Amino acid sequence: MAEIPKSYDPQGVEQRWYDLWVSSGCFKGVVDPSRESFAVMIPPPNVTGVLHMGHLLNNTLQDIMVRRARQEGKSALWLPGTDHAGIATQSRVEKELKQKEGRSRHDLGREKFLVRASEWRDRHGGIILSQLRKLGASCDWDRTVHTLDAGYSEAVLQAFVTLYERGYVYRGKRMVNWCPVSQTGLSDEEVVMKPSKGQLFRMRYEVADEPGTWLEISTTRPETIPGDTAVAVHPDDERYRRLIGKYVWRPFPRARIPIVGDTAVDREFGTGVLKVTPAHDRTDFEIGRRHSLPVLDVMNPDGTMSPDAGPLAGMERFKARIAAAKLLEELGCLVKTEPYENTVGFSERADVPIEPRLSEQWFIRYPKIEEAKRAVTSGIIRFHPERWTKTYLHWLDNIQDWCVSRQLWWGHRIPVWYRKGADRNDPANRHVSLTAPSDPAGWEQDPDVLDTWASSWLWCLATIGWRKPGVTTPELAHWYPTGALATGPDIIFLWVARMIIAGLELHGPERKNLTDDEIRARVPFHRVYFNGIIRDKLGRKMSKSLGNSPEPLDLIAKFGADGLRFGLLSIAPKGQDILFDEDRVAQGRNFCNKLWNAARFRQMSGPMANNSDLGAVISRLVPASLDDDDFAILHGLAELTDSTNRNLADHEFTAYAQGLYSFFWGDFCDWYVEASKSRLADPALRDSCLAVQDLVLRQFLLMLHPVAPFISEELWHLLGYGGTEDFIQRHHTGTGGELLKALRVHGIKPAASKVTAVASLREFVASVRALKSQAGQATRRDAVVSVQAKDGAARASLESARDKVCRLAGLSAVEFTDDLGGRPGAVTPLGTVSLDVGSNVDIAAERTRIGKELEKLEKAVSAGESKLSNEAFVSKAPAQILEGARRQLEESKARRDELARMLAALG
RNA sequence: GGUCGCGUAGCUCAGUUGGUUAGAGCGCUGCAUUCACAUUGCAGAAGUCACAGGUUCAAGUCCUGUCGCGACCA
Repeated sequence: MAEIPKSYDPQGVEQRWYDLWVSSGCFKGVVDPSRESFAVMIPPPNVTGVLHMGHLLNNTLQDIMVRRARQEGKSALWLPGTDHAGIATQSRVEKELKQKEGRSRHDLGREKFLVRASEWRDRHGGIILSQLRKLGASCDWDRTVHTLDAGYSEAVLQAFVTLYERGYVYRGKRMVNWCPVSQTGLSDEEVVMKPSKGQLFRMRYEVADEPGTWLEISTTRPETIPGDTAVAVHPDDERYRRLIGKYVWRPFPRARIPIVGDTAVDREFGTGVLKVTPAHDRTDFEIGRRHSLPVLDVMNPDGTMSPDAGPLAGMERFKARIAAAKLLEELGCLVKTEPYENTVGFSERADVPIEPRLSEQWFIRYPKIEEAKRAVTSGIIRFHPERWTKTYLHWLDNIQDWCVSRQLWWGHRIPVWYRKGADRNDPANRHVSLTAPSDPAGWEQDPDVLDTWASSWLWCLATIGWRKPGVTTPELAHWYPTGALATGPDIIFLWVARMIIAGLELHGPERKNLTDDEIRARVPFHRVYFNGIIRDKLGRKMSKSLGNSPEPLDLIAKFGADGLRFGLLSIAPKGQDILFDEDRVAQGRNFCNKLWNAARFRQMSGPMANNSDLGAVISRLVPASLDDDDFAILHGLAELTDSTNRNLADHEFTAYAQGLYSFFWGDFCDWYVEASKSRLADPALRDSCLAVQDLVLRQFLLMLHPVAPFISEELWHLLGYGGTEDFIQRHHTGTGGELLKALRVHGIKPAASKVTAVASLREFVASVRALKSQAGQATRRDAVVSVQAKDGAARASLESARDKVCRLAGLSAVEFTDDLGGRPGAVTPLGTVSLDVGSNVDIAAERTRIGKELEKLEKAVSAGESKLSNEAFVSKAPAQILEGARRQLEESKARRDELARMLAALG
């Protein structure tokens, strides 16, 4: 075996193993019906995207699940891919086109533009997938899918056609969210509500039939005044009821518009009078419909004012707002202007306020809403943390039809052709199919494309071969439904809920209602893990403009992929936002280094022996030469095995990482290895002791592997647990019970009582160290203590562990006495211990120290006494608790008395 | 306005069916470097578990209310 360098250097190790894993086919998903399947589909990142902190965490979690599944012998698949990201990609390509050539996509034309966009994607896209390799992501790269791939596209269009045929798709003129920058409609889910500071304009309209009578109206959007076709008041509003049916003068362009009564008016808002602009507001549109008002569109698709806007025509919408206010003032219609804050919908992609706009769009009425709810409420799909269930159900309860058409070119073109010159809203004039009509000359295809989410909602299906309902593939049959989905709660509606709906409706033949068994077979996954959003140290969202987002690849280079993964995991409270702190990642790096050095110590402590499998290692243990520490660490190892199994199964990733950390660092390195040093010096005991280390390291590496794949693989081979090509992913720890059984068969029974004995000894050593530290003797190795042992057993225990204690506490001798007299010391579970400091006792300091501890114990004693003198407690508390309380009180009393005696003796 | 979450050491957070003296990491203070590891070790200081009620023999944990913070939906 090669000598292990002094500190862990991840760089070379990571690259070497990653290449070997890939070339050996470690990540390949193999359809093997004889094994349980476990698939994870990566949440497809935008093809234009680069790796950010959120991806690191999200993909680490997926990698953990998949690597774990491989260790468990499942036929695992982690399928990678990217999303074409309609708006994002198209606007970037358009921007580049504009900058480099000063041309727009219209100058280029659809065909050429799409070629450009594809080239752009091939050149810049998919960076993120290569970056994921640096993280150690064990994706089956041969199966990488892009949403615009031919097969995937076929699935997307087929889904649309199928839903059309089943009556869930319709076309209509509706109010949609319009993004003036991208110039496309958006779904409600792509609109982000933001509080915005603006102004509230209070203006007055003169009642036409009663000159001199004015109605005061409040608005935040005076630029839409030219589109007003009425004003509305609440029909029960005493102030205005008599005016309903009369007319007011719209100030510009001046026109008589009616006053209508409508219950949608909020009497409390402003003056209780509403200007009604049916073309530019959802509520107003509804009011307009109820009162048959004309719809006057005063805005162009690009956000400038249309010719119908009269004096505002041609202006940009926000300039028009200022101009409108000025105009009102000139006309004497402006009463006052006040600062106002309200929430405004912004386009998620372009980050500009959206305009409610009337346009022809395609909509999907969601199928299987009932089943989608039942899938989660019945536990067929489980959310972690569970509380997101409510959010999910609330959305389904208030679900709105989905506007799926986008006025873009980059995407899946809507598979609908219209008969030229005919009424498009008459289904007879439509051809809805994956293929063009047989007489193309008479038809024209819908120019729009589908919402990107209308392709990614098929992700779990179409990535493994779904092309139409009822037709399956070996991959689909094997891996669908997938094992788990890991994603952020921010896309619970955009993606998670829609995938569930898509699976329920499209995976299988058409059914009106589904049974629970059918739901179970059709859902895309059985578990969803929602990871938190990563924020900076101050709780702000990571963003490029704030410059508070560290470069992931730099972090990997600096701390190692394993360190980063471990660090991220240990700070990721489930479902809660995560405040990123580089110090935590450093902690992960440190942990890897600690592990590295523990392995290094093992190597330096003696020759390597047969580590080829668990049985070989166990057979090297010599039961007769094991001591309490061996039993305790083996017992702890078995417990860690069980808690690791449990935590991973429950998606308790933080607890998983913390369990590994405290066992390895606290129990194994700080105690076991240190304690075993004296035995390692004894040739008679050495080999068995090394075998224990080999056993612990082996099992520990197996448990660590999902979160720290590189270092675990490296050490797995360096320490001889697996030969060439015998990767750690092929092995598993089994359960703690199985480990204990294997030990028992070999004549070793790690009992819990040994753990208690070791704990007492650890406490004793800690007390001695504290006494030495207190006395300024911390560095001395020749200190001497006197012990008044609690009883014979305690004395025997200390005597048998004398070497160990001397080494760990830095003592040259432990002397036993029946009476410590008045010497100051510390009370431990094994007895009272006093440091021999000659005549240099700092009486005052000792008095303070002991006094303080005494005070604590007094409190504990009185609390215990009052508890035990409480009749109700004694009669009602379970025996175990009662017994515990009694024992604790006795211990507290004994310690208190001992300390009191000591204090008294100090004078 | 509605829903959900959070409030525990200076900071970030654990604390999973209520049960012994509430833990960790970081930070801070002191000590240690021919010892596997200074990416280290040892020790120490530091908490009215937001507040107020209630249920219970027993509450950080359950219930109600209040305050503060955050997210999502209107």
